[in-house]
Amino acid sequence: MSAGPTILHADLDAFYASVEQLLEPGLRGRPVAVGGSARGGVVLAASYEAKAHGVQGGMPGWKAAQLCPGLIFVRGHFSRYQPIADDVMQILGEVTPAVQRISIDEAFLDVSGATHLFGPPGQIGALVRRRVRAEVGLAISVGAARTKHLAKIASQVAKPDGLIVVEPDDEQRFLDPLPVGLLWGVGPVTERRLSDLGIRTIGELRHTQRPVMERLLGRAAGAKLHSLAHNEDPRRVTTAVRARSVGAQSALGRVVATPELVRTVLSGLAERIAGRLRGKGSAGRTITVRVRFTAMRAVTRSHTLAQPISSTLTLTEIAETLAWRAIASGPGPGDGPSDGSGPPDPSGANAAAGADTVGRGVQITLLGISVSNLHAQQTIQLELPLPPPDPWRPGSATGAARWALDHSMDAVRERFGRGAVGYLPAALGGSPGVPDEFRELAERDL
DNA sequence: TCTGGGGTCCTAGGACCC
DNA sequence: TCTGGGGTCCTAGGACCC
Repeated sequence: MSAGPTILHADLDAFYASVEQLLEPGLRGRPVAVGGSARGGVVLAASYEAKAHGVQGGMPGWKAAQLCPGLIFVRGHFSRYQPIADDVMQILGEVTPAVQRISIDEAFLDVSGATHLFGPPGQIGALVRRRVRAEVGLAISVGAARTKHLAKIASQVAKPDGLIVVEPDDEQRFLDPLPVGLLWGVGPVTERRLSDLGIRTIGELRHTQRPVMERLLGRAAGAKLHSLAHNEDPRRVTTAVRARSVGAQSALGRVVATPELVRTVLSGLAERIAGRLRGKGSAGRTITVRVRFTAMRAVTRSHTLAQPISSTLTLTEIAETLAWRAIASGPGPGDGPSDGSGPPDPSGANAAAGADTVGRGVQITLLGISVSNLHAQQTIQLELPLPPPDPWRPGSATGAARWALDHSMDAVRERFGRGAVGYLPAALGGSPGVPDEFRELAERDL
């Protein structure tokens, strides 16, 4: 006899939009979009009333307004989301300590040790849903099954505001008619590739040979999908692991990459990232810069240092050089720069290399920086990579001076909040980005 | 009227080492 | 004379998830 359905997946329904409806009763029962507007921006979350019209998170605001006449755009109470979600997680933690939170609004629970207190998994799921509704005021859907993968699918099928328990004997019957897109790891691209082979349901996928799937999707993805379709999922509920990278990005609309713009945007991003690294006592060796051109064409350039860094100015300088390398390479095959000229400075170590790209007026739509290869960094000694092993020799300030500057700014921010001080000469005017509170929410370690 | 921001993981080629 | 095999790291790109 196999184990019972002791894994629960609990997932708050349309979380951001539901919080807005909770805070503002006039919004209840009405189509709500958090973020964006009918004129621009993107929708970050949609209420079920809006989803019924096809509105989805990530959708441009104008398109959402078009799909759903009468859609109400709200700016969002971002500072309220984290504490409310934490209250829900608190309730889950009172059912079992084996809670693995995987995002702000969802978690896995292993309830195998809780059944003697609260009854079988189905009853525990119902209890959780009752308590969250009564104590927080939100709908949470729950799936219960033998594996995480199955429990997650069950909660998605249960939405909105539902509970589904998949008994071990029913697993295949439950899975087979469902669309492949419900499988973890099957996004739009894979879904289309499978659909081209006539594979639309999990049952159809189950009858596809593993080599076929590996040829179609690559070795790892194909093997993984094959095992998921065959309902094999060895993952256990575990505690979260440490972050592997820290990054930030900023969508810019459509702008010409001038030295001033690039420097301003990158120093703002570097400041946020480096501050977060220092706050975690961390530093990274690999710096990756992403530049997006029009038509969503994106290019990345990266560099790995011998020593990890967390200094704002050092990160800014490296990012600037990498960004100009990416810009000089252009948007790639198809519509790149026609003159075929590379970076003017072959060493690539001079940030001014991009200056003559300006004349060509390269248009970009996004700049991003990510720091990976993270290492713990507790002491000032480790913080001083002198002499610099790379071409990225600090200019005027020494490593020690940078360390002191960073840490005094961290201290001021600690007391007076972000925005109190910064390296930025001026804020970017008219940036179409998302509110700072949303960034801070996304940055949170769960 | 084109598409936010935070991440993870995989692939493939090349460099380099033993 | 003309080329083995395995491992690790780096870089660039891409799919995917919330």
